[in-house]
Amino acid sequence: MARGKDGQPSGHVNLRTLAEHLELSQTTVSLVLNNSPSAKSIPQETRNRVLEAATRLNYRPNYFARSLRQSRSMSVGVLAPDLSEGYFTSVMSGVVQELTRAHYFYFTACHDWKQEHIEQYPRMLVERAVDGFLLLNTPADQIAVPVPVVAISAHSPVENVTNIILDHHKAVETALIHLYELGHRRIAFMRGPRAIPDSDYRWRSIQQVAGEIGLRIDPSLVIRIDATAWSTKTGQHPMAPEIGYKPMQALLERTRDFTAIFCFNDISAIGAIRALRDSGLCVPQDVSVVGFDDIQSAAYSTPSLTTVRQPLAEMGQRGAQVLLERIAHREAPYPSEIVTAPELVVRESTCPASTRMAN
Amino acid sequence: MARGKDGQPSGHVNLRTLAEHLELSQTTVSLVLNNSPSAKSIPQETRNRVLEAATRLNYRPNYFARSLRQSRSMSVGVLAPDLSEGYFTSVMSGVVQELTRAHYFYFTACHDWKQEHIEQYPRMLVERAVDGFLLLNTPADQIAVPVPVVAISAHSPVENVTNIILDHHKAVETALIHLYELGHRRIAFMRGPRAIPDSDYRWRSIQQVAGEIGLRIDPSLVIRIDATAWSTKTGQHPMAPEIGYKPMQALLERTRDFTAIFCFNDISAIGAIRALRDSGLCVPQDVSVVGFDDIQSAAYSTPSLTTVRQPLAEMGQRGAQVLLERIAHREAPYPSEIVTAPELVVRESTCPASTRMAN
DNA sequence: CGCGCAAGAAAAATCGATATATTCCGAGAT
DNA sequence: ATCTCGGAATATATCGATTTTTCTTGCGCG
Repeated sequence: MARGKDGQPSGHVNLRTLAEHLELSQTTVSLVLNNSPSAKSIPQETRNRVLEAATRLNYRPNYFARSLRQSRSMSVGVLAPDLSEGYFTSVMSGVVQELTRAHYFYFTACHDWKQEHIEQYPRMLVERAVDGFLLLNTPADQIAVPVPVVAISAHSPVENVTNIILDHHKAVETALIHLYELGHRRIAFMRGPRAIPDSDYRWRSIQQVAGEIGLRIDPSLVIRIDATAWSTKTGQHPMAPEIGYKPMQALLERTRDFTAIFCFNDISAIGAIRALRDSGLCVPQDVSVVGFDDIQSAAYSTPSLTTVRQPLAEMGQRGAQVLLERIAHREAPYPSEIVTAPELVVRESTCPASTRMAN
Repeated sequence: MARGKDGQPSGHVNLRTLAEHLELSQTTVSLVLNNSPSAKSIPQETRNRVLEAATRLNYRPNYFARSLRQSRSMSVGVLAPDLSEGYFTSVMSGVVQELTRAHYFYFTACHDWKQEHIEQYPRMLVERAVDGFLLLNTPADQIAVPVPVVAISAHSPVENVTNIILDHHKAVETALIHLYELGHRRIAFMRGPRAIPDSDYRWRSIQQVAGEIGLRIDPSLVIRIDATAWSTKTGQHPMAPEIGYKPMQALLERTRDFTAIFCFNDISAIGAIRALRDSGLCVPQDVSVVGFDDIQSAAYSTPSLTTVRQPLAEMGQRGAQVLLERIAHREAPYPSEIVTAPELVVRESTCPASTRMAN
């Protein structure tokens, strides 16, 4: 059955080669391989011949030619501040799972909070014809692209963007009630850097919840992570515990009249703990510390962190799902917001407030 | 000067549109825009007209069409075990720097040490026509691709692969001499998982250096990170401190007759410290701990880690440089190995050996 | 007997750029 | 007067798939 000129896998097999080998037209071969509906009329025997030859000659359709024709790339762009531990890694574990399932790959671009990059990378990726964008922890308002966008942990009610967010009210509530029930009344707060979308949103939730449970927020106990600290320094890891160390240290120089602190995230909480330790205070005996995110090292730092777990992997997964869905059905309606639920993880860094320095 | 049918940016501008608008041929326009050498003869005035129109109409060459013709994608594939903290993140910071400079993007693929993925992803990425591969901490021997490969921290003297490696002899030497000079004689060793290329290589260096400085390695003090522990568990972060916790705990159940341990990396060292703490031992007073890599959290864990710093960002940068160079000059000779220098970072997790339990 | 129809396949157009070959024209050489 | 050469550009082939259109051929049926 095998024709004469067999066994010459010379060079690369493309559709033409394959068709010639089969003594069929490219059209027929293409229709069969794509299992196209307009190939109904092709008899099974021919199909089998085609499929068999394709696998035997190890035919691989050319990605560019195919994409050029279909104008889709089977890849998405991921825009994130950095490749930091915890946030990026956790979210991406969920994202990758979905993308892989759909035979999608992704380009990563880190903007390091530089305005030019935030503008430039989306454009460059659009030129690479990504089918959609996934924004991690990055404001979506400035990003205007002709493809679907899903923003994880942004809060931008923007056309074309689906926001995957945490229920911040609940998150803050569970953390503050935990501290309140442990007897803490003088609680310090470490706000996130201005650039991060969650920062303000979280802070508003804190103010709201504090009001609801009757907790007074002393403005002098509110500190803030300095965004510029790491954006300027080169070669430095963008989101290191250092960012929590500095402001904690500054607070301690002013006052020690507080029994707990609620940090913006786990990384900064780890830095804060170190600052507390360095100034002779014990965690949690003197000061209870609550983090946010529940990254891997939260469980393994000393003391292990009580923290509000964000279901980051799940958020990534849901985000990717929605994005792929939107890519597949460009005209269909889509959710503008998906809310996920937090969970308090109690570990070693919190304990009942000592009365020693209570007001 | 503007022709009649102006001001219709209808649809997308491609080369044909642009050429028609300029009343020139596509060829001419293309030659000018690419500043091709065979366009020497085109007068400056024409060039200016073309360039001006291109910017004004915001012409963007189609990525697929261009890539199809030139058969190169301006992107590389990065193959790594996972998106773990520390290793991946650090290496990539160097990689990204170089790639960005050259207008390259990258696809990331995590194989999670699954054999099928290690075989599959390179193929899939080749189909996406990546111009080259960067392997992180992944053996290169099984990867057969028709494009240049640079392996970071692999040790595969394989055709087509450039290895970027650490001077392990020196790395081990500096660590062991540090411990030796602190008076440690009974030193435990935590070997890396079998899958990681560095593991065996490092171990051989340890044996060699131990011989050179006259240190006896007690086989009963040698433990090993269990590779299968995390490859099977789903949803678990692949390289968590847990991997160091378990074997340390197992060792402690057998014996406490050692004053120091040299861990495979910082992550496992952090886990080991926790196991030591949990069994009532103090670090470094009872047991000194040395890590490897110097990841970010090494400095911020408690106690901060004494560790051998790998210049990971630099390795990534050099790797990317070489890869881009090899892509640009496919036929030129290339280095098969580039060795980088380690550096010992002494922090809190090591101190002089107590004589309490010396042999 | 010829018409319409469908099965089965092929030819040709298309996607948008780049590479190669070709034309046209006028100046200078033979 | 012919030939060559180079400037200034154009026409055409090519990359490799997908999509649309077109062409046979056999067969049932009026």
